[in-house]
Amino acid sequence: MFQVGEVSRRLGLNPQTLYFYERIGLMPSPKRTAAGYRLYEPPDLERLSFITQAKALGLSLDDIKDLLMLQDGQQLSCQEVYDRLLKKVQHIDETISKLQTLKAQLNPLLEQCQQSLAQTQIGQQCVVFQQHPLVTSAEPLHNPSLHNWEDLNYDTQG
Amino acid sequence: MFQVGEVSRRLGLNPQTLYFYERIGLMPSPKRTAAGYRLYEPPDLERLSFITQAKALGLSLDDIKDLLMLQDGQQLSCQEVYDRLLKKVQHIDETISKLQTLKAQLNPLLEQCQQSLAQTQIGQQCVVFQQHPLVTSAEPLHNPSLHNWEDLNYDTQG
DNA sequence: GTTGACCTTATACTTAGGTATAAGGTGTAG
DNA sequence: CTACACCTTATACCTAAGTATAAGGTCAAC
Repeated sequence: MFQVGEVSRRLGLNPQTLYFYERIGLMPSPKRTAAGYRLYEPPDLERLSFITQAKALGLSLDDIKDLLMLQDGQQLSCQEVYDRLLKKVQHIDETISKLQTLKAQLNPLLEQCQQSLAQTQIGQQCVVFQQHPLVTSAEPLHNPSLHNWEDLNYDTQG
Repeated sequence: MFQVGEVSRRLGLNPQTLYFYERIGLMPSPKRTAAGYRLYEPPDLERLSFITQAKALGLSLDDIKDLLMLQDGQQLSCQEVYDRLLKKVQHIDETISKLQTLKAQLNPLLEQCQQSLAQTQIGQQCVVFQQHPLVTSAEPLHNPSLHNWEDLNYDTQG
């Protein structure tokens, strides 16, 4: 029987994360002391351990919730885990592909900048963002030929 | 001189996006009609066109704001653009590398699942999430040997 | 009793880039 | 005048996964 602080230290989680998991239904409410303090039992800790492992494998909390619901009713299906991990791997492949496409588009612009730098003095007007003619037509000005960056949820600041 | 609706159609932006860009300081406030309607002039549209192009190249709005501040004072420096695009490409490389590492970790687990499925009936307890022994020690239970998924800001649902 | 560590609940906030909603005002054609 | 399209501002909301903050209550050592 462990209280929140002990559990959070053992699992490397923030106590608030434990409350959060309970709030979103990922964890059932554990027993309580007379004072209202949570008392986690070993199966609770096993469940939390499962959660942290699945997170490390890239499963979302929603995925994990699904799997845990399956487990609650019966033995955890290897097929279900396989399906979700396969989906993750496929999504990794897609993202890599998109990133490579985008990089392939950026590299010529980089080279263009480099050439421009080599030929002119520092401070020269950049050629990458071509100046459009004064807008006199109804033609949309956005450039759809560039890969749509917004397809990637991807932290540019790392 | 164009009003919000016209500008948004020409640039493929939502009118609310125009208000948003002004609110966050990315766009200076354009002129107004006597009724308070915005009137965008060609240099305004050029600025917005620059913004949409830079976004398509993967620059964040903060990056774009920086560049535009440079441009406001003088000619846009090719060096500044090059630096930012290079940083983007480097970040793409890092993310691809991390994704490949994660994939390399997931594949053996997938194979393990596959073997387990081949050898046993559907519904067999999954072996990927090994059952931990009952928690009797102060040893943290999280598994730091797996790649830290949270380093990647990466949409798992696509 | 006091103090400090720990526990509780509820809610706001973080990140980036919007976007929806609400409550108005304006312009023009019929 | 009416109706509808368009404009305005302000604020809430969205995404996922926490995390910070506030305002308490509890426990045990001194």
